[in-house]
Amino acid sequence: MIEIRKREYLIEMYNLLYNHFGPQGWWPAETPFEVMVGAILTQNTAWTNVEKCIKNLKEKGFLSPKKLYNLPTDKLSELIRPSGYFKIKAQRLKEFIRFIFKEYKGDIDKMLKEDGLILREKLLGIKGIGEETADSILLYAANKPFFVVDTYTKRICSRHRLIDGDVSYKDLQRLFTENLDLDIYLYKEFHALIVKTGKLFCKKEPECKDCPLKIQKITNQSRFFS
DNA sequence: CACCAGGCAAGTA
DNA sequence: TACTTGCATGGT
Repeated sequence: MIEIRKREYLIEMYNLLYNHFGPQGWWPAETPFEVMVGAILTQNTAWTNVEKCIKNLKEKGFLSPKKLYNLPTDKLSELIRPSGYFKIKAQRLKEFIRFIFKEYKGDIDKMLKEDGLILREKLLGIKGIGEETADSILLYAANKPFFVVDTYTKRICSRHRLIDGDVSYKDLQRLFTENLDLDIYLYKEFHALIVKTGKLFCKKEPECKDCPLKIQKITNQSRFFS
């Protein structure tokens, strides 16, 4: 009963966002490997900063597993400096690249064919890859149905009283996966749309004035689910 | 000047 | 388990 209301609420959120912003076409990258690199670089960092790094790597011809494998960590860190945390992110990228060679001989296609749940566990075993980064790689690079949740997702769902403010990643993710159809296109667009409206309207101050999810727009009677 | 951005790991209690 | 801190550049 309660779950059905949440389901309808989530679907209504998606429709409002999709109708307002249109399809986002995430992830913004040319190849699955570029998605993976971007997923690590964008950790707690504005995407505009990551774009500079991707551009650097492309221009210097380093955006491939083999080239990065042979690039010293301190050289790599200079190329990704604009993303912030550049020393630690250079290490994380190198860890990730070593993993690709160890498990798949450096072959991205082989990695993408791995079973989703198994790949997720392996990714989480890499130092520097947490749940959000793993799920971003799984969904947007490997095309597997893992819903990505981030700080915007938590903030918006909390504001809308869909969750308590202190739920775990897993519980927040479950809100979506248990209430939405297993639809990869939907997963990709929904997360991207949440980030889109989150950036624009869901700052720390509840400044939701022009947000398409303006609370009274969605519901007049079922704001509370328990 | 302060504050934030498409997190994560390590240390502490 | 749950909380705190370091990591760091670039935009508003």
